[in-house]
Amino acid sequence: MKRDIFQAIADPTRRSIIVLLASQALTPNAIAEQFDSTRQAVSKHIKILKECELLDETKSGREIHYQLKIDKMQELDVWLDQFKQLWETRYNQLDNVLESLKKTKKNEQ
Amino acid sequence: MKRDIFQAIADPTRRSIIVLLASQALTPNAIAEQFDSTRQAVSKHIKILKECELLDETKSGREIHYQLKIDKMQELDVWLDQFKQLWETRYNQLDNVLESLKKTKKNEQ
DNA sequence: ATTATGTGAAACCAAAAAGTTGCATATATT
DNA sequence: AATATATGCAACTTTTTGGTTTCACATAAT
Repeated sequence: MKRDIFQAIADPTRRSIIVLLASQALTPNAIAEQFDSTRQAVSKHIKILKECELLDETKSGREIHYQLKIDKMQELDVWLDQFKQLWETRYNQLDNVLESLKKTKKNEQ
Repeated sequence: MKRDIFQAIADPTRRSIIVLLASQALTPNAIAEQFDSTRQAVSKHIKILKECELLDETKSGREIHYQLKIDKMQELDVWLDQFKQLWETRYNQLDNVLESLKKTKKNEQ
């Protein structure tokens, strides 16, 4: 039952909803219209996204507008950081190799 | 059956394996030792990670050493980029607000 | 040659997830 | 007041997932 952002983005429909709500606030009905699945299926996805604290909600009358809490997406970025360091050093090493090659070539001239 | 990197990182054990293999190449047995679950359970996780093309493998005798394809993790980063832009503009807007406040304060002096 | 070790795969099971149907509630509209 | 609309929730079904057990196949050690 304990859900986190990694679970939230595991489902492709939820990823689409996330992207959709990143730039605009939409009602469940408006969201559901974008997909083939039923309103209730989408409603469940919304519930999950809410559990992960990924959504802001604004009520107005009987309508509810949901929008993505963009900040929450940074959690993913934080996790990714540990790899970023590694792939950057890799590219730096590649750079070094290229540099060496250049110099070697220069010396050959 | 079609798995992607989002599914790969959905499971906490797999995330641990990913982190583990980011900095070193390990055999399935060595990986399994790090967890409470059986070797076979870990083996299944490795299989999934392989399906997602997240692992490099090196055979030597009857041992296989797996290591993370760090580059593959960049796919996640690419997906995150679309949000990064949004949260950065948010912070810029916040910056602007702070700037305005400063100026207002200055004018009041 | 026999035994031990490292690995993968198939069969099975339990739990979780995703989806559907039907219902309940609240707010509009007429 | 009666009806329509927007939403959420609970019950149920099907599919997927994570795990275990068992087996098979290599390669290494004795």
